[in-house]
Amino acid sequence: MSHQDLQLLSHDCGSCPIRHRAVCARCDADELQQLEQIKYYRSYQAGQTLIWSGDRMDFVASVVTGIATLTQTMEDGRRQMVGLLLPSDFVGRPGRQSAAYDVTAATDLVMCCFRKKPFEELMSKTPHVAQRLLEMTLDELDAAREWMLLLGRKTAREKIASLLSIIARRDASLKLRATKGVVTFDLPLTREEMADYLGLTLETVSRQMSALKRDGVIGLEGKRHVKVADFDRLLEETGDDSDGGFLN
Amino acid sequence: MSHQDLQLLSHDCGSCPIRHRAVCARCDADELQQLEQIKYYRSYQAGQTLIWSGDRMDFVASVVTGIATLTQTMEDGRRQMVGLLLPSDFVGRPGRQSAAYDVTAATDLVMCCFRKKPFEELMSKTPHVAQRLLEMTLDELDAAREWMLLLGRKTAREKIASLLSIIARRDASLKLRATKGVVTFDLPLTREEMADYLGLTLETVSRQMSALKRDGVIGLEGKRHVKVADFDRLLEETGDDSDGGFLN
DNA sequence: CTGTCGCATTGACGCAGATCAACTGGATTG
DNA sequence: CAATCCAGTTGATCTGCGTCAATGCGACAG
Repeated sequence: MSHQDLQLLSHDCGSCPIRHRAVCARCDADELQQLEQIKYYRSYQAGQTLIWSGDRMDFVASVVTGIATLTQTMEDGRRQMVGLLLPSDFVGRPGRQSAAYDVTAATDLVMCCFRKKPFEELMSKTPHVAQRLLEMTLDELDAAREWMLLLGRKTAREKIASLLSIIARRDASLKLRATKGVVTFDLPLTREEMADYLGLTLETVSRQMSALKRDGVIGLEGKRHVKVADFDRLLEETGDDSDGGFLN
Repeated sequence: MSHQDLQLLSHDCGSCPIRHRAVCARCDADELQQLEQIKYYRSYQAGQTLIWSGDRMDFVASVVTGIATLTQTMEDGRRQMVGLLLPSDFVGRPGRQSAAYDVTAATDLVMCCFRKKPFEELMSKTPHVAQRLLEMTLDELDAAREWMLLLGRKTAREKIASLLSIIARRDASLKLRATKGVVTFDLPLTREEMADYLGLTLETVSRQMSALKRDGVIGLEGKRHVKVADFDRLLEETGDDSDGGFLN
């Protein structure tokens, strides 16, 4: 997962704007041409597991539309989400044989895949792709470390508020600027998936959602549609430093 | 943090073997020559904070000897360790202006630093360095995700056992092979640092250490010296899949 | 309209780990 | 050889979240 401005997504440079931004924002025409030749699209249904941990991987890919999750499972069934992939995010690891995590479609999903072997060859010939990938991986590492703070030290309420603000930010960042802190969005995750993200049980997630609603921090219409009347108020509940420079 | 075989450390290729492995295991003579010109060493005392979150960073670096930690702190003082840097690990992020975390010396520490500007130039000219860095960053991301499972889903006892096995692996992996599962090592962290690593309090760490000792899983001589008579037994306590292919 | 299926909510209760506090033991200092 | 300090240990108590179980509610089928 990366903290990148969604506005960039509108920068269309071909039939698959997202893919280009993801792997070769700085690529020249020749490099784009080569990528064009090794790509193909795949689509999946919500709930489907595309890749099992340990699977041999012969491609890398980038999310075009929809949301996917990375999860790890212990022998006794305890599960922890370790990645949330939104459009433009990258999946797969050049130089690795097999997948390290289960990848599951949380919503209907379209991926743009690249055959791994030629992709790796392209990478070793041009510094652009490797550099872009490094940048994206560093973004993911930052997100993972923020996530570790959440898992290790935040209360259930703070965890929920943090997750809501993360989703609001990525899902509705444009709207957010335009509306001075009023945002509405649909949760792309079930309560159970939220629990796996946050290291909680689904019951605790449900209770804290109700509590935030009761306290007027969020509004709920149906189970999934969330309305945040005052985004700053939500941020106060996350336990993070005030607004982290997002709105300023 | 990376899961790399410590044996490689003994591969000496110059005055600073670790540095070479860290950033340019595949570099040619010319590239090495350039690295040589932009490097300098710095040493720090145990307990010293080398870098504060938000500091402007004009170098990247690699740990030569000693141990450093990356930590995040919330306004009210809650702290979470998000990185543990052992010899050969890399610090700093090409392309970023400022540090995202506090970096603190857990033991006396020697770092090999590279001035950032010329390092970035070298990176953009040669694919080797960027690729090597990508590989290391992917290793760190894997470690971070393993760590997330630990923080989100493991019990206190499993957390302690996991940390001990991680340290034993990196600190004593050579000995481990030679001695069929019997290892002794010194903890490089205080109980409080262990707690910050594991998302626990120092009291809980202490209690669980005592419990593992009482149950014969580990032996303790003094506060810091740990003896593991049966490494497989320790691994069973971690909650992970049996041995994760380490000894096989 | 009624049954049922999958998510979500809510309540009652228990426990792992946090909190608060007293104590130990080794190292350092005057 | 006290006096102090600091890391660690251990005990008593509290509490936030997990566990187990019942109930609600919209969607969809017959």
